[in-house]
Amino acid sequence: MSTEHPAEGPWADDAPGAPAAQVDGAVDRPGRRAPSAAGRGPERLAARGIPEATVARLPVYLRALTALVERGVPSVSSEELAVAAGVGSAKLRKDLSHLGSYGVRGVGYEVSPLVAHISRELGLTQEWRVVIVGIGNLGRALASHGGFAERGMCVTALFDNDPAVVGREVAGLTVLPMTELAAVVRRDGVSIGVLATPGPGAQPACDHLVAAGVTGVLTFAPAVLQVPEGVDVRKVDLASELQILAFHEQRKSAGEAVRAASLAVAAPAAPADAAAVPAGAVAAAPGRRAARPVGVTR
Amino acid sequence: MSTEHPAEGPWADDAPGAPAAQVDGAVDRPGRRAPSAAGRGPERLAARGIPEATVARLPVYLRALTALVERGVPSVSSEELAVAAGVGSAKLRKDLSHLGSYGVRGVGYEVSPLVAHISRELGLTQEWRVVIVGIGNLGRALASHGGFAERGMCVTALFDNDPAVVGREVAGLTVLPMTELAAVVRRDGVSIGVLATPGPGAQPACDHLVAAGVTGVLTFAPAVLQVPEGVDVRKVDLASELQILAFHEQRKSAGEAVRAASLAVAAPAAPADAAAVPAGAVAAAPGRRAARPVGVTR
DNA sequence: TCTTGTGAAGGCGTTCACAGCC
DNA sequence: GGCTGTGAACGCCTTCACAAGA
Repeated sequence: MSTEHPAEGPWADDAPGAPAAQVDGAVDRPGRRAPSAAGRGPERLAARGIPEATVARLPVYLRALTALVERGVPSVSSEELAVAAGVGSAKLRKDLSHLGSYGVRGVGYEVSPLVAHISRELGLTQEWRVVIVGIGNLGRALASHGGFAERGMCVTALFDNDPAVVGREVAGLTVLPMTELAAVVRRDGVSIGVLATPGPGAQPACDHLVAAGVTGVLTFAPAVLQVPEGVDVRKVDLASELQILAFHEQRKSAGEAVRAASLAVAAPAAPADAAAVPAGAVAAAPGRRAARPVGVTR
Repeated sequence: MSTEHPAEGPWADDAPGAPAAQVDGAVDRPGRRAPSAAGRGPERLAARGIPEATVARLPVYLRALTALVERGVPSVSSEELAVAAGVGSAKLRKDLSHLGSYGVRGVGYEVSPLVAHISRELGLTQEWRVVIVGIGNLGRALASHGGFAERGMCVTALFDNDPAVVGREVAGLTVLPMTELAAVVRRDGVSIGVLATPGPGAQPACDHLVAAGVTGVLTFAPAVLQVPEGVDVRKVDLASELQILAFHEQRKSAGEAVRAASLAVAAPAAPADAAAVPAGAVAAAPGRRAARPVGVTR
């Protein structure tokens, strides 16, 4: 039971005032880029307006570039970098073009300057301090996760409302009670919080974060969060990811079934005992054991 | 054939050599829905062709509906369900329309039938068995994660290539060596695998999964995976998520800075000691906490 | 000659608004 | 009267293809 925090218990302490605002849905397009404030103030080059889709890929480019730096590669063509990042070269060029021109026609992009530029664009010239709320299995794993630090994110403090967890040491940090949240956020200048609480505790915990001053939230809780305008929420729902994969697996199986059926018609009498045959006949057999689409070929 | 993975050392061996197959990019649109096979075979109702964006939201709708079932609600309007799921009602209706008509004009949707239908569509009429490869912090957390089971996903086995980890018990399962992977996948009819290895070990581990027959992969490794056609890959990159939030935070700060500057001009000398102000005044306090914004300024 | 940067075209997804049906 | 289902408009993103430029 260690897992579940006392469902409601303390997590409920929340509601510091206003019953928050509208649903955000920031995940899909957190960028309600200033609707018309596009050409506001004394903007400089590249009009401040990088498409959200591009922003979401910058971290990927940055990682690929970092790898190149380590290998000592001085420059890359859009084609090479695109492959390294797993995207098409046209898309990559278009993305980079939104950051301004950092490439040289006929040559490619110089790695170092590009790394610096993307880092700056992402705001990684500074280390971002992050707090994690909800120190259950996932929270602990995130706290211990190496890989944040090397990418500019520093986990500063851990919080939980379960007295049994508070005080314990995780990844070198002592788990603090939620009552300390605001103080820590203020002291360390934290603006990003990670929610790893069970679903029911997410909203209260989120309200707590927001009240403390956090304006960027990454949540793993399977719950819809209501946050005031100005707060970005990105959601990662592990079970949903698997269900989406299941949908596609099911499809493949169905396709197999159809194909199998066709074959059966073409060459009947073949007892579907699927011996060595691609056990994938899956769908053929009423749901039996899921999907084993063979297809993987090559 | 790709089949053979050199007996990698622990997860390290990486193998920067062979430029395997093509990049997938499945994450963005795993649905290369049969390009033109749209109206192929003897399709039934709703032409088999649910938009990927819709598929990605079905799990969310399902969760919201499940909650309604538990509350004993018999039916909902698109507006109510939309709010519960955190989307717009028009979008919800359009999404559901892709599944066929399960609503009653003038009334709304009956919860139970809708739950059943979405479940069927997602392939959740069966339990999907999943294996996790890479039992480090994250792998353990995922293995122990309650919440998969209740949403149709059953973690069947855990694998790792580190002798120090193999044999240990996690979440009631004994961690197995990679050599057992193929056998388990076949025996249990596993078609979905979760990759929680460090970045460098991801590709070999992925190849291993694919060779064993897995055709759906959810990876947490910050690496581009090459998989053969027919294999879906969904990627969750934790650090990237935080970096994307950082980008937006930086923006807000920049905006603040600009505004602050304006104010400074308008009413200088005002020490921004943001006293008792509603802790939530977040956006109000110029720079202060929020991640040392100012400096970064473009 | 080779690769970037980009206008233009094409797709996909969202949103609107209302016809259709309860 | 009320709400769903959907055609049509709209906008974002991707892809194409080529002019610009080292």
